[in-house]
Amino acid sequence: MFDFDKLDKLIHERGRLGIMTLLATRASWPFQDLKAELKMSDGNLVTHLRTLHDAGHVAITKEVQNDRPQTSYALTAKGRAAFTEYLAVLESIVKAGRNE
Amino acid sequence: MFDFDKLDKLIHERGRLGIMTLLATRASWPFQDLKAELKMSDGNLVTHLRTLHDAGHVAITKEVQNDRPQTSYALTAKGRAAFTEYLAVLESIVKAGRNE
DNA sequence: ATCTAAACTTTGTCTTGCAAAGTTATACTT
DNA sequence: AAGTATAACTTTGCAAGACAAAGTTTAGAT
Repeated sequence: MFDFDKLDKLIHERGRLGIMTLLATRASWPFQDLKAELKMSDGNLVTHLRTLHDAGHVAITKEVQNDRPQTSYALTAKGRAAFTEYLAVLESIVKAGRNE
Repeated sequence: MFDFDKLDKLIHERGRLGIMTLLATRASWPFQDLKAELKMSDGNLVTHLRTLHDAGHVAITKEVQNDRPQTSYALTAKGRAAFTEYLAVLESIVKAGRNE
């Protein structure tokens, strides 16, 4: 009936789902903005981002803005594709849950 | 922007999300049917069901069908409400993820 | 009494999230 | 150059939780 294995575990975890959702809404997110929005500790956030990066879902850009180092994160094409697929599963769950 | 804390951890975990989704589609599910559908081990399934039961989300009914003991599970009113709320969060994520 | 299947419990392992503290990197100030 | 400040990252350790496997209990059938 449902293939819950399709619920990509990498994306499904709450912290990373938050990251992926935010990244999907803008072309690029500075680390500090993600941190403020998600209220995660530095270490936790960096680790999740690295996990997503290692999976090829997130691109990392380092530059200097206003005389401060700034690292920004963005979805890769692969990341966007994976997220889109993940969202399709979510949608089918929402529909099923509402008996549609 | 998003309140990811609202993503009820109890429901969000893959195994239990599967259970809740199935329970939402029918009035009642026998243990064996859940097991077949979700392909979980007895122990794992029972544990998740007990967790949901302890949270007041799932009701348990024991009877005998065809000369075999049969335990059936159903959403409680509280469980349905919690799941509905959870689905609303999912839906907002889907929308955000698609830039709607 | 024994068999069988359903349902449940126990046990142990392994993963993973997470925070706290420490480290490195970069740029500014004195 | 030395010190300061902030960003970003790493390390460490712990705690929670998923999960499977094996063992236990229950209840009816033979």
